Amino acid sequence: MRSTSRTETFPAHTPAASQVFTTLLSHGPLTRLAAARRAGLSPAAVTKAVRPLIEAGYLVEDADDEPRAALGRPANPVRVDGSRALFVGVKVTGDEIIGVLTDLCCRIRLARRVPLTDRATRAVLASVADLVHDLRAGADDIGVPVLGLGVAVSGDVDRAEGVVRYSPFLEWRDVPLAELAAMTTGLPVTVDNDVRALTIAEQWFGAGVGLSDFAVVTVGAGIGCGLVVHGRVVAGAHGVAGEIGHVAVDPAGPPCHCGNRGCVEAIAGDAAIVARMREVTGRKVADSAAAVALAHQGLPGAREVYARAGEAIGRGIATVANLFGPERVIISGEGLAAYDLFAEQIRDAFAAAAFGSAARCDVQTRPLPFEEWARGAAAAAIQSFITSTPADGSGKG
Amino acid sequence: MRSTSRTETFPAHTPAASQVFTTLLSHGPLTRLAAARRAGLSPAAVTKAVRPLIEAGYLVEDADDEPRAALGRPANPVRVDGSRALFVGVKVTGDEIIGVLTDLCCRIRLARRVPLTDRATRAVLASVADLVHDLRAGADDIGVPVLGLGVAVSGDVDRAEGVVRYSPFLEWRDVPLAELAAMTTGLPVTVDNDVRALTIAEQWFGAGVGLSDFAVVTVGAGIGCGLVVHGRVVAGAHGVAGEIGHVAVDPAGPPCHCGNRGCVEAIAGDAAIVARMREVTGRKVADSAAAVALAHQGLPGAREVYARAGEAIGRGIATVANLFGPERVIISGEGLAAYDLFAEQIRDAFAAAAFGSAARCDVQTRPLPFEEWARGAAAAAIQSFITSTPADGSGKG
DNA sequence: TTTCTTTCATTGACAGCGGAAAATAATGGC
DNA sequence: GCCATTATTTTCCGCTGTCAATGAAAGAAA
Repeated sequence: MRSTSRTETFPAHTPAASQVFTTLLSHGPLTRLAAARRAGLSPAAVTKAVRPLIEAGYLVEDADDEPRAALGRPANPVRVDGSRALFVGVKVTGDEIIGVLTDLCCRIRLARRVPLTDRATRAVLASVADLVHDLRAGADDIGVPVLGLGVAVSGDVDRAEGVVRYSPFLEWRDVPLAELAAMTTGLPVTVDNDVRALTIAEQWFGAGVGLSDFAVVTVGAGIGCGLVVHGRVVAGAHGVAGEIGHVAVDPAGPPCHCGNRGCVEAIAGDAAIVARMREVTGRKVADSAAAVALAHQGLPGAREVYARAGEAIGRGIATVANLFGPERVIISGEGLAAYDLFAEQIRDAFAAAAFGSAARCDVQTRPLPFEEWARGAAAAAIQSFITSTPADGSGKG
Repeated sequence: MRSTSRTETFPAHTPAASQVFTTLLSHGPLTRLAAARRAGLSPAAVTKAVRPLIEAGYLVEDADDEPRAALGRPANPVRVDGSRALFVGVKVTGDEIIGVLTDLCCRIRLARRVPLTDRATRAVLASVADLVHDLRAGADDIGVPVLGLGVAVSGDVDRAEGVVRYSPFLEWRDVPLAELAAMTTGLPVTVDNDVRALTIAEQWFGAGVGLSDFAVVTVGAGIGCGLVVHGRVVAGAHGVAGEIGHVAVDPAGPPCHCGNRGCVEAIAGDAAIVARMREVTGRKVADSAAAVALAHQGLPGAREVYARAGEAIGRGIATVANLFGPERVIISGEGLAAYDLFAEQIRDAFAAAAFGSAARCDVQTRPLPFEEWARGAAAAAIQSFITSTPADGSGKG
């Protein structure tokens, strides 16, 4: 079922070419001169790197829009042609699959969600294949190829091998997801941890652009953290890193499913908040939306639940800042729906617990839609594509 | 006072040469072939890289010791000639200056300590200059040049600029220490944070050899942490990282001078242990040695003080492991004198608080002598030396 | 209109790095 | 002495990115 002819590979084989391309991806249209300065190369190198990429259609010279103010030969900005290629990103959660179709600039063209009823590998693969098929069909961009599929899964994922080592939510162990999904979809597949994928998207297209050290903290069902150090996403020696959710901020706190007490997640995770809200208010609380509603109603004690969650998150972030000294921390995730309820506590707890210069770290919030997770998966796929070597991508064999 | 003629520079101008040299530094004598494999280069590249380094005397071919067992042309191992150059490393604490003279392999040749009575910049500089002079005079290696001085200071240090931004123990702010010390000693000076310097030494010569992700945790007056991620020491966006000492492990714990409660340092730092020991036993406790003695005597409650400290350290290490996923954590520092008193608690608390794969992290202890800190400073100086470019080291000008 | 100035982009020569493969070296076994 | 075997060196060679010079496209000045 190899409908997509042979696999297309990216014609950037030198470090300079890759660097120029990623610079243009992140920093929008740029003249060759400006790109050279940003990438630390000579203008000549940029000219040479850009040519084959323009010929292959990945870059285009911008039509000269604005009347230039400056003297001299008008600049000729170059940008990535988003419409040159499409990618599919899929995020698999325990009860839902979210998929997006993005262009090469990782702009979302289409988004779809389907519920997940069966977590067996086979069933998930079938759902993913359907979703991918839908998204590809839904794109009316005739002639624009879909060049890759990214799949984001929470848990312990070995991206290089394309294997999900362990995913608690899906109850998977050692599933060679990349290989399986490649067979069912016919696309090159990249599998990565969900938070890491989101971090890649932030690094290239979001609030992490241009930073070599930053962290992404996600607040929702779990509390996750993606780290970028020395300009690279941290994967950890054993494939796991950023487990901020199980940083203990209060040894006297509630027990966590990990066996400890007072983990950030056991205080500020969705389930913890809902449970605590039930306890405090004595009412039925169906889900976190209900919990937010109760707090907004001003029910006695309800706001305190969020205050406590905010404090836990703020302490967790301070811990990250103390250890890494990131330039910025980006807070995101579905849990941000309640942001107004704990923003103050996050900031206060962070300021109190951040030591010395760590407090100079810029803490931002980005209320990213849930599709952003899937977009992260697409970003991982884009990354795989543009770093693919002709050797490893060869369809012949 | 430029007695040391013109500054010597290191003749490794290509990435391959640097890589070969550091490989040989860390991995002892190696045949060219073995070095090539380890450094990921071709044998030809190693031959080419090695030649100028042998000519300049930094590398030597080992005399063939052991009778080779194998067939074929005998291997010709190459190693760094430690006696080619000397370096001085100095660690400045609040009340003492520790200095060592090391060779190019960072082996300690001489060590000296002098008390520090006056923390004013001028006085410290004078003491450092005296100490350096002593060490240079004490070396009977006539003709072996001293090629650099490393100074390690706790606190916020900008190594690139050679400036101590803020050192609480010395009460310094924005002291251009590298420049000042270079003037008084006539040597090229590298200034770095003390824990980072120690981490460099471990990375090249200690338990971090060959690892791309590990952490060094020091236990003593303060609790510090040096991190290596992606093979590089983490400095943090604002020059501060690894502040494990102020990770809060117990919000109900004792107040810390940083303004929080239950910081690792407020429970397991020397001062905290001594204070708590006084409180618990009701006796006079002069210093941490006395506290250790009391615990060894089995005084009621004394061991619990250490147990609590061990638990705090173990939790702190687990936090580091959860966030980074290092391959190994190396515990060191003067506080290890009491290691038998809290080893068990460290391991237990780590195992309990490390989440998932983070628990696979190897936790080692290295009872490093106090001179090891100064040796770290020397390692930083060696690093500066071998990465020095002819452009920046030019004496002409 | 022509020429100059300014700035961006391109070109071609070039130095140098590191790799591949062949040649050379050094040893033990026969 | 010759061969097999392994280590090292040599000899190209491709390739990358820089340098310095040149070209191109405007507005400004004459």
